[in-house]
Amino acid sequence: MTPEPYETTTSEPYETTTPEPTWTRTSEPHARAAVRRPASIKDVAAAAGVSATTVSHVLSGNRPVNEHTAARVRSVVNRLGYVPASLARSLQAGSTSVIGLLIPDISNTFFAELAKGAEDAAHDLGYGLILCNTEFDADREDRYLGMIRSRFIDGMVYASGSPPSRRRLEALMGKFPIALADEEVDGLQGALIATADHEAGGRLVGEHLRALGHRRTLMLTGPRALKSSNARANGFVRAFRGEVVERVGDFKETSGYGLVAKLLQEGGLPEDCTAVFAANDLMAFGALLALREAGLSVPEDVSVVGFDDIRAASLAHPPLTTVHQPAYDVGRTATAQLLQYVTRGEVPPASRHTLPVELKVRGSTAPTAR
Amino acid sequence: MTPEPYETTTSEPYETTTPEPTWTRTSEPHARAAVRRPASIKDVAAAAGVSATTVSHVLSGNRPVNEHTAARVRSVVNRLGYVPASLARSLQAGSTSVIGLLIPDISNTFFAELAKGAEDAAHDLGYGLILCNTEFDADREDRYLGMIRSRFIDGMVYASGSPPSRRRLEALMGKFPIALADEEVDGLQGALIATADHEAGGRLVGEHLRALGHRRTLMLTGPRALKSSNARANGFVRAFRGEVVERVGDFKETSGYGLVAKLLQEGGLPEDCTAVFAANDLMAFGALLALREAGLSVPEDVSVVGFDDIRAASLAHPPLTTVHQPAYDVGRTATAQLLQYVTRGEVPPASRHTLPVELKVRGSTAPTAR
DNA sequence: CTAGATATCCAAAACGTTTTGCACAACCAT
DNA sequence: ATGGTTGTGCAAAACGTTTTGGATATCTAG
Repeated sequence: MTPEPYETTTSEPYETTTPEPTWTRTSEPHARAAVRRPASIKDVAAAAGVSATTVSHVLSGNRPVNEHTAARVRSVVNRLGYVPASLARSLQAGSTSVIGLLIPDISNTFFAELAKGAEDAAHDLGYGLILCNTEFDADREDRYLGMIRSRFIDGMVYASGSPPSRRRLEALMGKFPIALADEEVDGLQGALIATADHEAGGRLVGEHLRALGHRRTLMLTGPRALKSSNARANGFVRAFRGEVVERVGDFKETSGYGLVAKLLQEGGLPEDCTAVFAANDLMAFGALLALREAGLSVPEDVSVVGFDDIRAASLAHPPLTTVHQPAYDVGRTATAQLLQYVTRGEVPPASRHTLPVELKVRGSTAPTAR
Repeated sequence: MTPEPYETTTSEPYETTTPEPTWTRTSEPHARAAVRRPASIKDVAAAAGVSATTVSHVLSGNRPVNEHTAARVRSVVNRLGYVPASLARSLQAGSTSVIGLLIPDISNTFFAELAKGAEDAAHDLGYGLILCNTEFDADREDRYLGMIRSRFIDGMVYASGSPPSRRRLEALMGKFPIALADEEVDGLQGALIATADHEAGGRLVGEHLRALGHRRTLMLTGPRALKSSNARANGFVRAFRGEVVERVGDFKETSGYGLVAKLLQEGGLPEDCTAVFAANDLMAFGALLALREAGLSVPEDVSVVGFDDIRAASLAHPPLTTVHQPAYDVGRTATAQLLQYVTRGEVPPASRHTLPVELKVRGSTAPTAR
């Protein structure tokens, strides 16, 4: 599916060249043998005629140093281009000022936005962020979780996009700082959590469709095991107060297309549904495509609603009515929570944040015909 | 611009709760005072009645160890849940197995794809990837470059999206492993570089428009200082062999909109251009919008071509004809290059890769009317 | 029986910081 | 004079690994 019924032209194959190297390990003009080791604090100390302790104090300001000596040290630092090895510093300090962000797919705009929020929050506090892209692969996830066990990162923002294995997560959360983003885990008390208000999102859609006169809706849900997906469905069903036919998808465009196409082949949407609510935008796009291929027009014949408000939603044709998730804020909040705990050693006063969502009414929904 | 002429409904304001914490620093049931320090190699050694050296050898396999002792050590390792501190290991090894990826905006799908490629390449070799999102902010970029000077990362994939300051980069590249992605730097010899074939992309567009009968095109370029942008323009001009009116934009949707809207207000596209070629998709979207607002239809009145093939391109209305950039491959290749140098200490045989692009002909281009 | 090889393990050094306790001098107030 | 403070700087320990050069015991071949 997602047919590309157009031509495609490819440029010439690979070009590839090898000019003379700028840097190599051995090309020191006149000192070929000795690989120049970066200056250490001892080198600085020796050159300045003081102890390493003093250099450290000058640089950190941790203890007062005679201004005259300090100036001398600073000049040597500049001359040698000394930069403290953060690795050694971290080892001594017992923390690295780096955290991880575990997500399934950075090329999904939702997670990209989330990552941006996380990166901003981390950067604000001088923390680095390691991108742990799992591709929904459990082994890969495990390898990344290993980073926290080996204490290379001070904490982890966990947004796996799949139902997190409760047991594994609990074992880790007991020992290491972990914040959950976008997906809750049932019964995990006191965890640091930031999610969008999925239930409210579903509710808004339910109210919207009801107000437009719809009474029968086909709902394409995400995987059953995902709390967020269930929350969307529950909120919707409660607010819609009409007939809801559910089909379980997997959040991918293909599944939205497949589910709808299958129903249409079997003789139209069940029970004459006049609307389709997909639990995310990708599935909504798939549904849109299937409907169009069957000759149905949106929103005249069928209204379609998505969830997420990814960038393509407003550009699609027709522009997709959808629920805007505060992906950036989810990432930012979860990360800020985590860092508050990591840096200050305290559980933040409010450790569970449910961020507000917005219904974006665009062109893919309309009042029912009758 | 990017008007949202629709209503918007927001869910209830913030919900926020504080349940009982699962993990705190002080809640060890019966050992409140002692914060449990993670087991070190010495603890394992002591518990197993061997030296730390032996433990290290058992775990690394670096030297043979009596199978009986080894078994005993391994059992202690499991019992104590010992995981080597990678920080100490890195300090000793002199490298961290982490690299940085410097990009301007992770929420831009092009860079998200690039990041995905970079992450994959890094993960393949057991490397971690630190996300350095600069938001086009020079200070922020500098802070991230500091990570490489402090040797916290072993190298950097540099895709700043803005004309890199040649001087600063040269200073760094002389001393640290850096690979350039997506954007070349003039006259930097022997650098590790992976870019898309921007020139070929421009050429393909030029040939395409020419074949459709167009003879006058409005070209919206990116910033003049960007080699990639110039290459696109050059390739286009050479292949198109017609009149090309250039306007300089900044790769943002607003600039595409603004430039076109202004021209239309002033009395139509200059010289009766029948096509618009924007140097990236976002500007093309802006142009699309401006044209639509002016009552012109695409592609009947004007053909529009973009560059990048971001996800929204195929979903837009009409689907955008554009040049597909191998963002994933650019990220992956640049990273692989970098790691080849970092891990093996050798400059790769081909250090400059120009990756092929594809013209995706979709619905936004058509033959000229006459 | 002995010289060399092999198997097994350990002690110490090294990686590059920060932190802590102390030494020494100079100064002040009694 | 005396005791206390302040200013200044250093030595040593600690962070947790890996690596290297032996040491000791056991085995093998002549």
